[in-house]
Formats: sequence, structure tokens, C-alpha cells
Amino acid sequence: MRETGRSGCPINLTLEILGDRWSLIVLRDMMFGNRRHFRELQAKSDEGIASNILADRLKRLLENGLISRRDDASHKQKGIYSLTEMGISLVPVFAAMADWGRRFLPVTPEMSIRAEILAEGGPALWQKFMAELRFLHLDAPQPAQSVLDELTEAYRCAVERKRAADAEPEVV
Amino acid sequence: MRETGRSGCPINLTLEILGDRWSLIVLRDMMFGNRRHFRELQAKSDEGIASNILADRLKRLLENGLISRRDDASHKQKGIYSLTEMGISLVPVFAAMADWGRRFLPVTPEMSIRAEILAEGGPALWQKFMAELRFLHLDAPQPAQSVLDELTEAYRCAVERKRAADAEPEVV
DNA sequence: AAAACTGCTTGCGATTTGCAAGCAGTTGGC
DNA sequence: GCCAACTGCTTGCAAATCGCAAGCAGTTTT
Repeated sequence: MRETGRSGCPINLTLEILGDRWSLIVLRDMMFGNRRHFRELQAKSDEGIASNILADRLKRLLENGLISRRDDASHKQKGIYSLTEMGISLVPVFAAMADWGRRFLPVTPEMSIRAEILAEGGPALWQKFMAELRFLHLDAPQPAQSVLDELTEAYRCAVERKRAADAEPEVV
Repeated sequence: MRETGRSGCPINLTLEILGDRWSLIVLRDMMFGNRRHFRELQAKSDEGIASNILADRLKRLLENGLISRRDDASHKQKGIYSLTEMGISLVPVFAAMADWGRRFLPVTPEMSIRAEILAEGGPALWQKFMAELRFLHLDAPQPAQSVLDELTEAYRCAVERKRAADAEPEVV
């Protein structure tokens, strides 16, 4: 897929690794959805990633050091994918992209609530989130506060609000 | 190339527009290299973009509102491409990506000097840069200080240093 | 009048994508 | 023990995209 050595520019090298329509989706689901198994990443994917593409991307992300893989002790066939420090360090990139997307693209309110929180929280919140990801994916100590829970709960509430609004449209 | 409606997630929608290996390269060259004509974007491209790909990406970026195009008064065939506010707003995304790339990928020192400056300058510098881009690409007033000149000069110096070092390798 | 330059198109083989089905092995419920 | 459900992942194939080279009509420079 990717040829080597287009140029030594950081933007270009980043695009050579992540410049497609699926790699960052996979990382996003691992990061914000805490999805760690193959089928989990495939079945719960909002965008409906095909299994061969997922297999290919996981392989590529492994080769490039963004994620790691270990066997699941509870199931001999299961593998657990984890973010590496390199993958966790993409948090600011996700935050910037998500903030841009929610400002200029036709996002849905539920899906952009987390982008909003991340934008408002700024770099300080991103650091907290990264510390939590180091706990979830690496062997770092557990932080006091869970940013992921906060994000997930806000998302859950937004979905709930939408569901309620759709069910009772008398309030116009 | 892109199908519509995978999901309303800001990350996904951003990837549907910019998730390939060339779109951001084109925008990068317009933004940091101030390249505004077709041939300029093609010939001076460090990565060697093919003309059909460039034509396709410019069309797509136009359709998606990231750039605009107007005729060049000085040459009846020339078109001038400009960044829109939507395109200019990608500065933080570029800064985040470039910073990540320079930390984790095999970048060359010359090519990462600008990423370094942007990372050190932080959001305050990005805002200054965006104000300057609004002057160069839209009709905004000229800011006092030119961030682009600063970046370009630092890059030029880095290239010069490298050239000198390559020419006289007696200093080991 | 010739040469160089303008944005951009065309042709074509190789790669990548999207979609559906399937496979060998594992686990859990009965 | 037995079977259904589940595991990560592969295969086949048509359609789309990519990378590369050449070329084109019109404009400007020399």
C-alpha cells in the first residue's frame, strides 16, 4: 500500500502511516470505545469496517508500533490489542481533528459531544485522558479521575436525549 | 472515492474528506509553502504528486469548501487557489500531526524544524499564523508579524546548515 | 515564429477497496 | 458429550483508486 521515502516531512510520514480512511477509525474505537478484540472492533463499528480491512489495518498498526497484541488468558483464540505510547500520543491529533470536524462538517449532536468536551477541556484534559489510557493499555497506575467514563457518560446521555426526543415529538 | 454517510462522528466525517495520502499534502503546500498555482503545487512537490491526482484533489477540496479558486488577472490560463476559513482552520490539526510525526517517525531535521517551532509556539502562535493566512488567502488586514516568514526562514537555515555539513564533513 | 509554460486530461497496468462467504478452532449451555 | 454460538482471520471477486507517462489546447515569453 505505502511506498517508502516520499519525504522526511513529519506531515508526510504521518500520512504514509495513517493517511487512509480506516486506520484512525480503528484507533479511535480502541481509544474512546475501549474496544480491544477483533470482533468487538468489527461488530460494534459505527462505520461498518470489513473484516479483511480490519485485519489488514491491525497488522499495519502493529508493524508501525501504534498498537501491541497479546493473548487473552481467558480465551485461547482471543487476542487483546492495546495502544502503545505512540498510539496514546495521538490524543491531541484526535482532539484537533474532532474539533475541526464538529465545526465544519455535518456531524450529529450525539457524536460530537465528546469532541466538544475534549475541545473545552484543552491540553490539560488531554493529558489526563492520556494518563488514563496508559493505565488501561499499559501498566501505568490508575488515575483518580476517569476522563473516559466522563466522555462515555456524556455520550450515553446525548443518545438518550435523542432517543427521547425522537419518541415524543410533540414538543416542537 | 468516498461514499456518503458512514456515520455522523466528527472524526469519521473528517476522514471521509481528508483521509487519504494526498489531500493534506496539497493543503500543507498551500499553507506552509504558499503555493497557489497548479504547476507550482505539482512541480515543487517534495513528494512528487501526479498531475491527475492533484487535479482530482483540488476538485475535491473545492467541492468540500476547503479551498477556493479564482482566475489570475496576469495570465488568462492561470488559476489561483486559496484556502478558505475552513482550510485555514486546519492549522491546529497540522500542528498536532506534525508534532506527533516528529516525535515518533524518522523525520529529517530540516523538515521538522517548522513542526518544532509550531509546537513550541502553541495555540497562541497558531492563531497568529491563521491571522496571517487570512491575510494571504482571504481579504483580512495584514498582521504586524509574519509567522510564515519566520517558519520559512528557519527552514531555509536548516537546509543551509545541512548543505554546509554535507559539503565539509571534516568536522566529525 | 519558436520555445517555454499554463491547467488539466487520457490511457493503462497495478494496487486497494467494499462486500459476502467461509474456515478451523474454542467455549459455554444443556 | 454435543451442538450452537463465538473466536480471529482468510479468500474470492468486482469496482474503484493509484501511480506513471504522455499529451493537449491555449498563453506568454523570447
